[in-house]
Amino acid sequence: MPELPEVETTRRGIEPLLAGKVARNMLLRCTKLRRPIPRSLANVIQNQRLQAVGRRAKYLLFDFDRGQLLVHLGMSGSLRVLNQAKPAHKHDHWDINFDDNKTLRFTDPRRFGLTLWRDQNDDQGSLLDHLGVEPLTAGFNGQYLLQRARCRRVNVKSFIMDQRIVVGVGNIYASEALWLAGINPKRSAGRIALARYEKLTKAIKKVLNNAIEAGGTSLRDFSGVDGKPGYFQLRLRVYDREGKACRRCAGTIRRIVTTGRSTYYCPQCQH
DNA sequence: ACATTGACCTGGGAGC
DNA sequence: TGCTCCCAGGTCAATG
Repeated sequence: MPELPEVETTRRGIEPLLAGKVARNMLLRCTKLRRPIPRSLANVIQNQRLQAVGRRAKYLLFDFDRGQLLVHLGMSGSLRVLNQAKPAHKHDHWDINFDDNKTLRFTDPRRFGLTLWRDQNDDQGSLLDHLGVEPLTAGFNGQYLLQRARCRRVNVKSFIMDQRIVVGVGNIYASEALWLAGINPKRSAGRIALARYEKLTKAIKKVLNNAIEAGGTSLRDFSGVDGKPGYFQLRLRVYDREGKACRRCAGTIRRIVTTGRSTYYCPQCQH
């Protein structure tokens, strides 16, 4: 579910509520995520202060006194801040209870998410090591994409969803950005010129920034930390609009499958 | 090195 | 109502 805007929305929701508070205890209801959560995590985290909440790619990084909790929301994960008395539901896999009666609760029906602890003894940073550039930084520009795309025959949509190239762009925002840039998602990455890559990087930044501003996209599972949905789904131009009119030309939006994922585009104005 | 495919899970909606 | 099938916002390992 969550791409960069949803993860960033989550981060911005949590930080002001919980930064500076002390984790009093952790309740693990289900440890079977993409990797098993060690039962010892509950003891490790006890009485540590949460100093800051960061983000790298689609990972949330919770900085505690003696290490970092790394959380990935997978396809269907979400985090909420609640009062501790709130009863848990079926897919609420863990709670971290803080001072002031506040709980950080992780929910993930499909269990593709990830929760792991890193510190000096146990650095699982390799997960983050191979990640590409952050899309909302100056280093992400037309030159960068052009250089990384040299000789690449993969279609440009898969290319911009490749987290080793640029992070945070998932299936929804890839289609949206390619539409904005007027680029056909089936085009080979290596056959796009600099000017169009400049347009594409600007389109990606614009789509992601607009989605963050709207609190993310809520099609099914996603909601913000307060449980309220984002509203960027109202501003989607192509995603999930098969058969509908293009918002820019007289064309009709098509759905195709590229590298196993649904892809939406307008054949008339994307080349 | 690169491109493609399937596996991991559960739930919701469409169609019969 | 209930069954089957297909689909879903992500990653990772295995295959040519």
